[in-house]
Amino acid sequence: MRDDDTDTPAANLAVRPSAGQAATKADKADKPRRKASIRASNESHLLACAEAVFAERGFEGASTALIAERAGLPKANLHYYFPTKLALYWRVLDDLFEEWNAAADTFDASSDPVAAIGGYVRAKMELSRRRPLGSKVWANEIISGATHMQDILLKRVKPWMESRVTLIERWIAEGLLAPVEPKTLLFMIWATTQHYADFEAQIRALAGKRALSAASFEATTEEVVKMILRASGARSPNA
Amino acid sequence: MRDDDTDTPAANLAVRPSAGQAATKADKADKPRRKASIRASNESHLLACAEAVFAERGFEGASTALIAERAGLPKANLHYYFPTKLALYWRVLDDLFEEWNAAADTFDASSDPVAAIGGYVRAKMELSRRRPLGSKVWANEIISGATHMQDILLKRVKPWMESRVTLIERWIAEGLLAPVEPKTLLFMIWATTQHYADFEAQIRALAGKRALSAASFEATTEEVVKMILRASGARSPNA
DNA sequence: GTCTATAAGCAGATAGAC
DNA sequence: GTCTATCTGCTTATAGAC
Repeated sequence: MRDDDTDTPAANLAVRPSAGQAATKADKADKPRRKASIRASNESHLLACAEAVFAERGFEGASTALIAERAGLPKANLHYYFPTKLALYWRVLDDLFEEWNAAADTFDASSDPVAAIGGYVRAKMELSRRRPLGSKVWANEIISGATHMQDILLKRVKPWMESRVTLIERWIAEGLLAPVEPKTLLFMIWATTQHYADFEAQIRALAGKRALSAASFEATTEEVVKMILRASGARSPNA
Repeated sequence: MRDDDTDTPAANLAVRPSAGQAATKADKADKPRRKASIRASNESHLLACAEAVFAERGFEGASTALIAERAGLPKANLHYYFPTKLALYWRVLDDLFEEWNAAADTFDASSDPVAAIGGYVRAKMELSRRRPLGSKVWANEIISGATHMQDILLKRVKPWMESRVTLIERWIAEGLLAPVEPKTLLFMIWATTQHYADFEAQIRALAGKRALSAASFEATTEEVVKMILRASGARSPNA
């Protein structure tokens, strides 16, 4: 079995489900179905490990050797599944955008800004809690100039933002929101919620490990929701 | 004044005043004074270029070769002034903390939370505008696990934060602030203001270049101040 | 599909002439 | 103080046996 091989520096060894190591002479007789599932399993495992390494070291700082080592695979296998480091990185970014997009849907065109904004803030906080590494990869990419995300930003994020700007302006006109600059409000929501993922290490150092525990995180989420709603001056239409 | 410094993170290239190449045989006859100023000039120029490269590529992704090239110096000279890449990085982080610290002072123990919080938000926004590369280096360092900043965070930032938490709690007790979680408020201020430096590339892509122009930035600053003050429920004691 | 071995080049850092 | 040349080891990526 590969996990027992002497050639994998064992330090942060990844205990994978099982697939991949099963390579024996029997493989040639395997059905395509089986092969496809090996591919899917190895790919997603590599993607998860890549996300962690890109989060810790940025694109340039990450090495395919380290990613492969974390995945418990030889480096050559990584290049078998992803031809280049950049191709792997793009797949990670694509995955992240899909999650971002799912959270974005919660900011719906409801007539109640309290529900829409509150729901969106909760979804973004939950995403920060559930996938902090992904948030860090995104942050790293933007900090480095967003070279590989121009397409996503311009074709996917920008249209979404513009539709929400219109929505926010309507709420303001209806007196359901204070006269805020819509983009400033959106940036504040992004910045504040993503801070709990991206600046995890700082929060841990300053506020202690407890600050990021499940119960505490939930309380913080409600606190953030309250503060954002107050900042935006949102009120429910029937209140 | 800081604003007039020539060595502020001067984007890319590297047209230095002159020092460095001026090395001729006359050097040996130069006074110590002259040598010291060459050292100071080269050091600060290298620090500025290092800040830019660390911001763009993170610590691991940055190369001393690129930093030296930006500075217009051979790589060996960089190692003459800074023995290791890590030593150079530490100097950059130290410099950044000093700036952070200066801005932190504006959050004074005034009896008026509107003035104290508003002033602090403005100082942080101004820092994001004036030194975005520095903010990016800080962000990168934290995202990567804050390995090299534990000391600064624990010995300098944490005591500051705790004193402000006490202050905020006093304002709340005096009814000058809504009953907010003090740390959540501080994190929101940091996240929102630093977003304008760290996520510059995203803002540029989504809101256009104009969004970061001087006039627009000033308007955004006041918008952010208003929103933070509303989020915290601050009111002046004599109002 | 897996993995060893290796190519070709770039990294951090240093030696030593000037 | 400056700079060319170089050491050592790590980088991405590939070749080719199994």
